[in-house]
Amino acid sequence: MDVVTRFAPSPTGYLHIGGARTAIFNYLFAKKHSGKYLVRIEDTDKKRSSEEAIKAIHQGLNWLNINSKYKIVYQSQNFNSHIKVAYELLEKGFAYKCFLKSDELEKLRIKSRENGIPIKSPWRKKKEQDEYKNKEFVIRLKMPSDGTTTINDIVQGKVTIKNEILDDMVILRSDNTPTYMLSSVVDDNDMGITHIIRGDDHFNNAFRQIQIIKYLNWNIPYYAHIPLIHGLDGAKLSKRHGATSLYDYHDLGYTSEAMFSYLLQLGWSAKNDEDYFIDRATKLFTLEKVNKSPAKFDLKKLNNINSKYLNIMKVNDVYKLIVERFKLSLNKEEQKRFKSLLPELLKRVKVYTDLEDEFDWLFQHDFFCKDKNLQLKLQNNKFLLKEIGSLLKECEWSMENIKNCLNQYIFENSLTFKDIGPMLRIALTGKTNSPDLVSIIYELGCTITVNRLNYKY
RNA sequence: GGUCCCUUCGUCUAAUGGUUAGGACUCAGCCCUUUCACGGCUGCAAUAGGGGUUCGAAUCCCCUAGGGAUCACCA
Repeated sequence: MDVVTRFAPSPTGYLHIGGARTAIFNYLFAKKHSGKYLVRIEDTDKKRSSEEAIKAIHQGLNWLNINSKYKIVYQSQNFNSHIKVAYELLEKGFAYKCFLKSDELEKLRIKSRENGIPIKSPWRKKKEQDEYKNKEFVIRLKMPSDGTTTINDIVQGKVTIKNEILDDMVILRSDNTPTYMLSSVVDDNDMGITHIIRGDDHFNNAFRQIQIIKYLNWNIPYYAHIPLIHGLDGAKLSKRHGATSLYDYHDLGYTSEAMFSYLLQLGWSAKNDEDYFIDRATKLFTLEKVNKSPAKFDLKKLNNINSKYLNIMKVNDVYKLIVERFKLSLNKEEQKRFKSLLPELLKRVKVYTDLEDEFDWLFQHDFFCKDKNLQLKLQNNKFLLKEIGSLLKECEWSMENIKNCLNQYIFENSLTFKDIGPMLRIALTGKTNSPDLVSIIYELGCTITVNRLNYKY
């Protein structure tokens, strides 16, 4: 079978983390089976849909590199075919016009809640009366009232429900627009979707939507309802757990690869950590290995994965990311300095935006330490710094020679590296910790180094 | 409340009736070391509770508890 999957977000806001993971699963599953992965924007509710939201969704998908390479489907453009199906169901007697007014409906809703049974519209049995001919109506699907429906969900397993709990859902609104329940089914059929992979919050819908498919004699797709993502406290993921918008993580300095990898291992398990790498995952992914229980979003783990990726990525790629983000314009010398020091710098951060703190000493020409307490230390060691400065001034510039130069000073003055290291570090970087001093001195170059060592505090 | 689903270290998870219940993250300690990191090593830490079935249960069955989803002219 040729696999066709789809990611079908509704454009009512940004692309959130759960949606992104659903997209990843759809993408991976199609890729694994050399099938098609499609994206469909579910904008049946025009009031709640927006252009910005659509843009945000594409932005998120593009960032993760999982946008569809096929034409994006906009559900609202298929309205006519949805409406046609609604009337087809009506004609065949699988649906009926319901003239219930909203207050009448509200009364029924309260009653049905008390009885624990779905709303029964009196219009299911009634014949259309003349007096209602010109009144507003909705079209409801006639759900089977007895028997059971079973779905063999790839993730959730075999689940059976009694048909009596199914309500006669609205498939066409009074303004003649189709509801999601209808549109989704019709589009899935038109698009030839073979596997519906979506959030677990849609599981109940599957039992209702499948009735439409049966009435129309269409092919029933495979279902895979994946569990939702929760916050660390087990509650539904929300703002107070941190960012819920996928793209916020881009802004925070996470890499696309790390995000992909983390989202993937939230619910899907592989044999080795390496299997979560995109390339391997596209070969290994199976829906059968998706867990049934919801996973909790843990920023610490994301941080760990992100720093791993930061350190295995090509230096040039990370470099580009940072330069672009901070709009750095660096000369040749600064570029070389940054790239050389970058691997060491990256070992110290979780997100690449944290590197911003290093820009001052890395690129500022007239850099000096601004911390008052540290300045005091430099003042007390003025002589030492000056001496080392003059030694370095005479040094023929190479890592080897700089090292020898420092060692010579230590030896001649009966010191250890600990006696000069901290001072040099503060003078050169304004901080008490940094990468290896010899590399820093080498990359900063003779002039800058000596200037900083001689700065008058 | 009705219906459905879920429950292995704090977190992500492995273990298709027989394992000292494994790994990763976090945390703690040690080693490496010019600092901070990286890395290496060690450690803390789990089968929600109770009943069955079985020679043997994290695994199969039942009950209880906790959590979640859903119950729209939203998707």
